[in-house]
Amino acid sequence: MSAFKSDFLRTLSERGFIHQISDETGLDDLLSKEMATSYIGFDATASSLHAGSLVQIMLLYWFQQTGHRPIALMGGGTTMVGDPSGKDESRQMLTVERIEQNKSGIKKVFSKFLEFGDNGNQAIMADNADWLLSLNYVEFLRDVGRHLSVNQMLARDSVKLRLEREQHLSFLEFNYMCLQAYDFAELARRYDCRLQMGGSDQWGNIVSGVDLGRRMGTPDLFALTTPLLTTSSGAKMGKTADGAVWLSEENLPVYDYWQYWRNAEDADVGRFMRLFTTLSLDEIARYEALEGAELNEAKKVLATEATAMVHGREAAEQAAETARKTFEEGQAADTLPSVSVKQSDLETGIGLLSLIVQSGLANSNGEARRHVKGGAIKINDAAVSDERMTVTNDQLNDDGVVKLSLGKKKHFLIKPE
RNA sequence: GGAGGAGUGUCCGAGUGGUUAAAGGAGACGGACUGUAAAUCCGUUCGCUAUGCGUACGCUGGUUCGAAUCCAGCCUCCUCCA
Repeated sequence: MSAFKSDFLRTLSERGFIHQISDETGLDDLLSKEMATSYIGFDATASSLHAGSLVQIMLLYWFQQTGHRPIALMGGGTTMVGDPSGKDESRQMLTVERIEQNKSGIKKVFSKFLEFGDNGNQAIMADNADWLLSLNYVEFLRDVGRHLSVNQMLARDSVKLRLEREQHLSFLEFNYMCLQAYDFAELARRYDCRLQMGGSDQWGNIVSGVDLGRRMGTPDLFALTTPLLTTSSGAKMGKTADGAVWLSEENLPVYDYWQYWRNAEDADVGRFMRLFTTLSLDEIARYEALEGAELNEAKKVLATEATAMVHGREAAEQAAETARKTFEEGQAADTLPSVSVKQSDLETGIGLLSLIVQSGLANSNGEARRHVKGGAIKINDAAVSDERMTVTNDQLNDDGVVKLSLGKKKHFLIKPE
């Protein structure tokens, strides 16, 4: 790896963000010489972003931190077509209102990392619906279509493979590439955006954009991709039992977000610290050198730092404190997630099973029953074996709550109201 | 339009008339061991007012004592030909 002149590329390469760059020297020159603009495209299919997009977000973060202007491009237009490469049901098209909702949710997440505005290197939120929807087929063919090389698209591995295997490849799917390439060219024209970044699976699309730009007469464009991120045991980032690890508090409590990072695998700690926190490399090296159980300290730091990036320092510290009380002192920290129940119900007694379901620890009474049978349920840290027991005022502890646990890690407080 | 193939539980995938809530695997959850880790081992994995009942093998009907399995029609997907 060559030594980069620009702060941005140097930071990225030190922290392990770089997979491929189209023209290292050219890009390095550009970035060290002037303020540049760069973008990453995001789906507008969900109301928030999850940890799987975090690498990309960090890319934009560092871009802005090193003095450049990031653009977060919402795929409002492409979302309306539906993504064909996820060949199963995910092809759903969303309504305009839904997309708008999603966009505002996503923007909220971005604003934690980026400073938006119209001046200097303040970030821009763009939406490809702005240019894609008004596109006229004939004009598109005339202005853009003639620059797109079918030969080149056919040469792409993803396409070539399909053709060789004589698998179906729809025209829509084929055009998807064109639209993505066009996005880049359009952003280059509108904002003088010179760099597109993305996951390594986006390489082909990005390079198509670079190519299209050249043919359409934009200044040189660049591509940069990040490695595909998995945990050390090969699982996809940002997925857990309960689904995605969302970056917004509405979708995932801060405490759970903290827990996600706290439970990282040993082998991932250093890598994650470099990617998802802003700790200095020296510091990270120190934590990484810890061995065995001591590594847990590093995991706590990772969790708190990573959480602070998204939810703010204060919320992160609180999550750390809640975890400390819960796990290290075995107390019921009053900041644990909680469910409220009616005081009157507590007087008559609430069935244990329904309580478990209410708190979301199980999806059905049957599942709750199985948990009890399996010895997973604890009330106030005492194992419960009778699935028909009821919870009443008698179980309230000194703080006036009941602590309900599933396994060692999931705890809920039952609060009377 | 023609020919052929496929649609099974969260996913993959077996099952071609009978005790099949459906083999096996993955994933997930719980337990043991640990360090809130990984690996390993064990258990669980449709719902319910539960030794019973209800739903379930693309959809709708039919044959049969009995169907995921047979028949008919329909829908969807894939491949090839036009």
